[in-house]
Amino acid sequence: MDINDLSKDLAPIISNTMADVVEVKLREYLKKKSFKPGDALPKELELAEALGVSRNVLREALSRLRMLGMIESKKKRGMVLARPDILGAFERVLDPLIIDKNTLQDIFELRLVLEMGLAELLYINKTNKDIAELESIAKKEVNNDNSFRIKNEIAFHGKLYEMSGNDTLKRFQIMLLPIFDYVVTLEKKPTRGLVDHLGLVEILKNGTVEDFKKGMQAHLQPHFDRLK
Amino acid sequence: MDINDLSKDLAPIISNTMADVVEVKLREYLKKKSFKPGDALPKELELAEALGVSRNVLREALSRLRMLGMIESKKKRGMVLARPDILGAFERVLDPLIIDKNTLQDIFELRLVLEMGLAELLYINKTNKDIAELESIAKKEVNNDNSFRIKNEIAFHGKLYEMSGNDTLKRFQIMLLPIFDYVVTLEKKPTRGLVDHLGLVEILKNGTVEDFKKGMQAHLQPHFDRLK
DNA sequence: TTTAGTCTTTATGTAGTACATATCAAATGT
DNA sequence: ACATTTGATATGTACTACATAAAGACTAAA
Repeated sequence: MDINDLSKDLAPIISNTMADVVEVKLREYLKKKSFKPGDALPKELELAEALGVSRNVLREALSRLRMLGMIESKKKRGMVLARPDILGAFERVLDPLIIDKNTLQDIFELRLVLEMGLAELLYINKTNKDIAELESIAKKEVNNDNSFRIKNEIAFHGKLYEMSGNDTLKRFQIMLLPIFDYVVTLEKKPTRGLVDHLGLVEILKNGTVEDFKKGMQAHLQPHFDRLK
Repeated sequence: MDINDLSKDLAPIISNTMADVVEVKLREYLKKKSFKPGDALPKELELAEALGVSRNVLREALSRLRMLGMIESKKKRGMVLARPDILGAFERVLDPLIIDKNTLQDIFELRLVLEMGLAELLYINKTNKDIAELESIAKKEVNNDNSFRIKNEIAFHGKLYEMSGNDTLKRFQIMLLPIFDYVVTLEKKPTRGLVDHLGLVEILKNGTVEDFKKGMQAHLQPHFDRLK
């Protein structure tokens, strides 16, 4: 058993700081008291005293919750519980350069999975106006330089997510773009599936959900091939 | 024009605190200097002085990055850049009770999309051992009380994600469970698709990817019906 | 009575000091 | 050469002081 196996079994002891503990306690507190957005929280000094920590430590924990959008605070009004932006936190750590290779690959696959599964939502929500826009994007991309082609590629797939009518999904996709981009550029050879964008538009116009799934599968095939 | 229109046009002024600014600046700094995991950061006092803020403010910002796992710090060694847990941040704000209805719905749909798109990965990575385990899960669920049925439902779909061979995806799914659960229980009537779990297992054994996609679609159909 | 303006109070935001604690590194002793 | 002690140092925690903004009360003018 080499050192690597060992370090997997024996996770390093992470000395929890007070701020870590307080953060958890606060979250538990909010949950237990079933606070709703808009509800006022006790004052900093009260919380600090109740928890038996300095206002300093408490504020470090509060700062974390504030970053996540869980609480908002104004000068005299005090603090109130807010609706966190669930993707905001995610966004902050999504830098291809500091994510390890395995996770990058996982996220790449995640996006492929999303694209493949999008069909149902798409067929539920698509409108003729959407399809027209999508078509105009697809038509622009023929015979252009590479950097423009990539922009257009993003625009096309982005439009697809937008057509799903799911804002969270759309934002999620935008956040994942840098990762996707990074992984794709890692593997030099420009991949081209058997079905291109115009083909997909055509299916959206006249084909069934099943047709579209097959089309998308063919479109992404080169990526899947690489996974095997 | 009533008050509501007004509040849409005029977003409330959010007074950025120093900690907010410093957080951004630190993130930019790490990016610009292209720090890699393991690299040491300057001392707190140096950073505070360079940024022109008190150590207090700086530590609030650092506390945020520490929460996200971007940095780690030990007593005398100083701080080092670390690999953030990309899902850790997400996990912290994923509470069905504080997420607004629209976003809940979005996430519910997101999970449906994932399940639908899973087929390709599944067929790339599935093993006979996996399928056997999946089958044993599916077989357990006949003739049991409701709470057990739900646990088994989770186990089955969880196993599917596990079979994708994508750890991030698997973790992501586990995190999304409470949301999915919450939305499903909101809509009382127990949904039953035309294809049950044993049916899906059967397809995995002998059917094609296409068959499985159709099967999963039929399995989830009740959920999709509700979206329309 | 209503409106405008001022003052007081108060909770958060920021700064600074002091000390505790853990740990590295050098000095010391065996 | 090895074990022990000691000092230096960076983070962790506590406390104090003041700045700032905003709510609420109070006052004066229309």
